[in-house]
Amino acid sequence: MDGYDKYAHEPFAVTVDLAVFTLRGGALHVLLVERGQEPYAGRWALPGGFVQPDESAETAARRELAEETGLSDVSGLHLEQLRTYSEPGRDPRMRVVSVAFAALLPDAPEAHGGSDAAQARWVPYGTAGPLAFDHDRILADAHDRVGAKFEYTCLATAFCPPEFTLGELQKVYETVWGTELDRPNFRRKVLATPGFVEAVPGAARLTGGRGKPAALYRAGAATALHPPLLRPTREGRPA
Amino acid sequence: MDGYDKYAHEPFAVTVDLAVFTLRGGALHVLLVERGQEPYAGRWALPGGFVQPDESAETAARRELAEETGLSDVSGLHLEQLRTYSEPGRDPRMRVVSVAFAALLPDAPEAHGGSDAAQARWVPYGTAGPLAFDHDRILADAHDRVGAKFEYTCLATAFCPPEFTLGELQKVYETVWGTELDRPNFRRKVLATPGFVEAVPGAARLTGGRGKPAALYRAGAATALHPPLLRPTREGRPA
DNA sequence: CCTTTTATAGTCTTGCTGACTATAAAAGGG
DNA sequence: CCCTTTTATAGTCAGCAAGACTATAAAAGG
Repeated sequence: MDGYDKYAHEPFAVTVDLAVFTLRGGALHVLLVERGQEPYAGRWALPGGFVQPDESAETAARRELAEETGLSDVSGLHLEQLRTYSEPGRDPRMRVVSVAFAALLPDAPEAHGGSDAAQARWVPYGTAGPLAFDHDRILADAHDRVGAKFEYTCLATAFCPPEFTLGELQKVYETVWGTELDRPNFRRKVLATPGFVEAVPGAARLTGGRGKPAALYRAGAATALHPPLLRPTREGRPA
Repeated sequence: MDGYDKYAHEPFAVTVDLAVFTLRGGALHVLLVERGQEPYAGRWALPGGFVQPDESAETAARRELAEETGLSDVSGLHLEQLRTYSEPGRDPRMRVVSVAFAALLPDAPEAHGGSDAAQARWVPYGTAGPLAFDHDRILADAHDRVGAKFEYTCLATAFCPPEFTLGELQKVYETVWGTELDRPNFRRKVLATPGFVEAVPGAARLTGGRGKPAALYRAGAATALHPPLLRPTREGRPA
């Protein structure tokens, strides 16, 4: 990083783009905004915005997350830097380098009283047509990353409310991975991992469900999973 | 990414920083440059430079990699985006957002006929004092990432010459992880993973070594490891 | 020739996993 | 009120992979 004088620094704009996931009604949803102006007017896009001079990309991402979701407190939400997209032509207007983030919400309110002009809405994952810019790619990368992190981290609890049943946690895995899991084995595995979940002292939920009431659990202190909880049907080598 | 007019885009400089690793004499080395000017004059720093207007961060990183290593062909080398560092104060002169990359070289020549003013040199990992800027953090992140990817990818062969013995491959793992591995088990595991390595048709190296000549292998077609090759002594949960 | 060194083959036990069966405790419908 | 359905939870069993370990082969060095 010597030689600052040799190259004049070009006018780069730095933005953040957010892939915000949540589970609504047993289906994976993504937060999207509808573009009102060219380019890509009328197309869906990931929420995002410019990084301000006094903030880091992480700070900007969390600020945008609060603005777009309308949530007052986003400090506890999982927010993770994905990677940076910097292809020269990715925005036709100007040179924009975008730092992409993935965020996970337990369950999301529909309202979005964002100060931003664009209204953000929850859209079932995979149903929104081609997104604006390179956001299809960013969204796919985000989904891949989240799915992969489910295997070796406790990230799945970020989709759950503070107290949840093992059936709900399993549904989270099944929804994100798009596979079905064996219930007894899932249960055994989760409970065998220390710090993944911990039982809520004295409670069992009954009212809602149709079957036997399930015990309630909270997210534990662990953050990594050892050994990992691998996806099924991953035979051979995905070259 | 609406609202381009609302915020004037601030003068961000976008750079790439490279954590380039190689193995020299059984020890992990990093490519570093010594800074000649303030700030951090006389300190070691990661090689890097500005992203040009017509190139992506990946292109800039590969260009810098060629310049700093002096290698004529860097197209086959492993180069991977790590993450982006954007803290407002990370460069005291101006607002610099840096996209960090990690690169792996089989074995590196000492010469660095870089057109760059700064001479890059191979330094044993961990021996260079505090680096300039936030490069200590970047380097540590890069090392963590490489070590983690060794568990579930075939990345380790990127440190090896085109043909290598299983003993050499094991040494790569041991050097990067800083642990010792059981030789028969390592061998069994590697050979049991289809596509990880493939035997060179008719050859066994004899001249150099002291013991029984080892069979030669090439990197296979696989890129992922199923199941993963986990580091030993990772008991409990690294909370 | 014998020791050292490295490569390679094989054994054995332990533990996790996937597949499966069984029981418990609720709701719903006749 | 019984019986079916649904969901939760417990338990079983075979197979496989990993860690620890032993054994043999083939070179170099004295």
